[in-house]
Amino acid sequence: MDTTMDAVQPEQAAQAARSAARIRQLTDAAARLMMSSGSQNVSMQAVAEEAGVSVGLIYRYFASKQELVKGVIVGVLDDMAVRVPAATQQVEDPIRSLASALEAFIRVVDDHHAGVLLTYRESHNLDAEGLQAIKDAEIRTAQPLVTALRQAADQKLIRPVNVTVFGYDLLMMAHAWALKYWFFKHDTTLDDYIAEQISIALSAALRPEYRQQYADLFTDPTEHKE
Amino acid sequence: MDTTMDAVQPEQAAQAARSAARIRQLTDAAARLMMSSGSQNVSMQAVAEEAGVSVGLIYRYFASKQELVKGVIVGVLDDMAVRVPAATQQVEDPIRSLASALEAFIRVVDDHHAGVLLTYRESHNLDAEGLQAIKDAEIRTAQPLVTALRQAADQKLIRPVNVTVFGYDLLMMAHAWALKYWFFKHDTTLDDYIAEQISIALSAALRPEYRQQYADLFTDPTEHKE
Amino acid sequence: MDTTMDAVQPEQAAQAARSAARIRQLTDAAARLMMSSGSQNVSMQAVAEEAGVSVGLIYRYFASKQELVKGVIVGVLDDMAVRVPAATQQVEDPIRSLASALEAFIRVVDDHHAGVLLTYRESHNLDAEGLQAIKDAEIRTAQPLVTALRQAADQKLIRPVNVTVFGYDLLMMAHAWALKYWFFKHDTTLDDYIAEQISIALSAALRPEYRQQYADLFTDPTEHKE
Amino acid sequence: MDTTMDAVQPEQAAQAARSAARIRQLTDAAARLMMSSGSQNVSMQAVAEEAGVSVGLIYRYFASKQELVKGVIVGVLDDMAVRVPAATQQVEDPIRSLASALEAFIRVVDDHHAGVLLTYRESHNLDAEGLQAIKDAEIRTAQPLVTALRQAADQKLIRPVNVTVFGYDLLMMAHAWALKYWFFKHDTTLDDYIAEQISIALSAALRPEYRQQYADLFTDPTEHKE
DNA sequence: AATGAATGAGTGTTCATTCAT
DNA sequence: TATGAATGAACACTCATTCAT
Repeated sequence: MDTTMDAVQPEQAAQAARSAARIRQLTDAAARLMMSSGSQNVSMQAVAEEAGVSVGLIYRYFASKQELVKGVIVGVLDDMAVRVPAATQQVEDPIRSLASALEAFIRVVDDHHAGVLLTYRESHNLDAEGLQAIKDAEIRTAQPLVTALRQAADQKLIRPVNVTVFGYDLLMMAHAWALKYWFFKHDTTLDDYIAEQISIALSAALRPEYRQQYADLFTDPTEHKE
Repeated sequence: MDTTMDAVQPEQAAQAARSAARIRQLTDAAARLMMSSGSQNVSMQAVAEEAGVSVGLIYRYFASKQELVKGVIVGVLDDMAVRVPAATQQVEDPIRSLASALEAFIRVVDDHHAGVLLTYRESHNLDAEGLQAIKDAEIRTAQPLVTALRQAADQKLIRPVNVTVFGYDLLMMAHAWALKYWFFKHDTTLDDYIAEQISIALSAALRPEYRQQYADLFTDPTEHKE
Repeated sequence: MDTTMDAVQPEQAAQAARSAARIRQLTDAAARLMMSSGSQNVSMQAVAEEAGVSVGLIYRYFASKQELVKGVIVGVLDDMAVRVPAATQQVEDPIRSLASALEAFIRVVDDHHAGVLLTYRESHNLDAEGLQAIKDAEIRTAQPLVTALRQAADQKLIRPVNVTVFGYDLLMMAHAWALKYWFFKHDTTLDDYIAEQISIALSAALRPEYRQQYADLFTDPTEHKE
Repeated sequence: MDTTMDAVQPEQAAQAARSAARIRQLTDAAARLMMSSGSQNVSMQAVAEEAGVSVGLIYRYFASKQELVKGVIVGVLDDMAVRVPAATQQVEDPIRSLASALEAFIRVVDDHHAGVLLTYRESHNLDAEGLQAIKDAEIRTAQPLVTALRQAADQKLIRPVNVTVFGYDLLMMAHAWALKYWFFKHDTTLDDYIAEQISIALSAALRPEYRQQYADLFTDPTEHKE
């Protein structure tokens, strides 16, 4: 009785917090299962058990299985959209910023290995709205790369280049670390991969006259290795 | 009388041909459905109906749904593994051969749009053997690119570069035309995309001293948007 | 308020009871159908309909059709393992106890006619564990007969005899009332059959010197057909 | 041409023989499979493969699967109906003939182990006519026992007994060697089993005054073993 | 807010049977 | 006779979703 009255606002906040925690608990459980099996092979019953709740409870937070899948994927992408920019804040020099952004992106992909695969595998099961949310989130993760590119272009450090296409090339380089990990894992370490891709990316973009200035960002400057 | 004897081989050949046609008919029907809905949302009943045969007949040619899915994906990749090399036969000059291979690859991806997406979406439902088959087929499609790169490197036309990594970057450029088509389709035509990627790829690899020689392979070097 | 706390155990008990009732409901329905058609000709759908529940619900209580079949058979045998001993409690004299046990056994077989046939027909579809459960249950039903035999042997009322083999002969006499009912039903009533078998069993076992003492357990010693 | 005309009769006979061989080939193949798996778990395709013929050919000789199953069971029973009497021909003395018949019966059951189980498991899948055929065949196998009993009764060697019931008891003794083999195999050899059952059967039937005369047919005459 | 028993449409798979060759 | 490709109805089993408690 007393609680109901003078604690309305705190109560609402607490409720929202509890609700968010539940949602996180559920998407985490779902993600854990979906990463090894694919969303279609994960039943709501299994998610409930993994999360330690009842089936019915999931439906209090997600209207359908599709919504739950969307929740999982959007969760992964949102996390990436936060962590990629965070990893590239303090660098001033646009070229070093670009290299830094690409490195950060690849490292985040490495952390989110399964999450990235998930987006490629499961998106198509979503409705139009969910699909759009995912596309938006992906574009957001590419922003730091594109921003660094634009700055470098503004300062005439790089050749004129289609920023959109090249930006997505860089994004694919990062995603490829997850998508083609089965191929690279045998003879390429994460650090090798990052160094090679930075080297390739800068080779493609940087004007030749600045090459010496950023020589440390290139692999193997004198002789080829293969 | 005589037919019974010397017609054994033709008979076997005819049977093999009929069998191959059936398999093609079935994987084609399955592919058509799976491309729009994802393999898990396509029932064997639906495939049977699409192919105009009975359910039981599918099981005469594919032991399980998983085998059918494998058949579809391997079919797509095999076709790519044939058509990409075919598109790069007659070119002598390694740089032009590289450009030609990349162009051909992107165009084949454009033709096989849905098939490429299928590979990324459905592979994980396969058993170890099937997965390996797909990986092998993919590596085969990358071969023409890698070969052209090696030749160019041998002739010192390009900078030293990790051929494996760069080769897969090119493969990803091609795949990206399918994977990120939702992004590019608004303001990039296929020809634009090809031109830009060739330009970017050669910028990354070609030694500066040869740039003039292959100026026609670069997009607008002097003036460009932005 | 108080209910929440001290009602935990009653709640569990109630659930167990409900569960047991469901299991009984399902095995009963299954038994009814299987007795006339054989387990393989009874579909889970048919069982569901007969029981008035949904297919899915059966799978909440039985992991597979095989488990359901096992449940039915074990149910029948367990009932027999209870009712045969119950029918022979109060008799002191080992010979009369033996006769009584055989009579009770045959009468229970008569009640469980279909159930006995089921055991012979369906056991082989079970896994090793289920098969063992059934064998154990059968051996348990034979116990009252064997016990009576041992007592009679201890008191030198019967000739030395292999108790195991003779015990199973008696069990087969009982089972035969179900197995060969098609043969006996034309000219033998249940009571005739019981009397004849008791007479035969005692003739085989009882020492001649005690024959007069149990004369009432023999059929017509002096005059009989043929 | 010439063959067609003057060889009509031999041709028909040859055809009949070929047909009988085919039927035997098919029921043998079916029996081999059904014994380990139960008729319902054996497909016509599997029978065809086991027999080394096509599915269609089976339908030229058996109108349906049910007919094939009937063919198998009747085949087994017919063989038994031939071999049991054959094993008891030359014995004159009715008591020894009875013992001999029971022994032969048990030995034939031992040979036809799987076949006997088959009759109990599969008969119920047959139509009325097939069921009758099986019952008739079974009754025929019991005949030698019943005949020996009648002769012994005529010569007053055995007590008055219901020949029908007792005859079937003996048949069940024999069948039990197959039906309850899982129970006996651990501590009873075939020869033990035969000796025990003969002893029990004669104890039940033989008049006490003739016991000495056939003492060799009883196990353990002086003291009990168990 | 939370449970979990219950539903029932939908799926992959099998197999008796047919029939063109 | 003999083949075996083709059929399609039937089945065991799953799982998203609901709802009484």
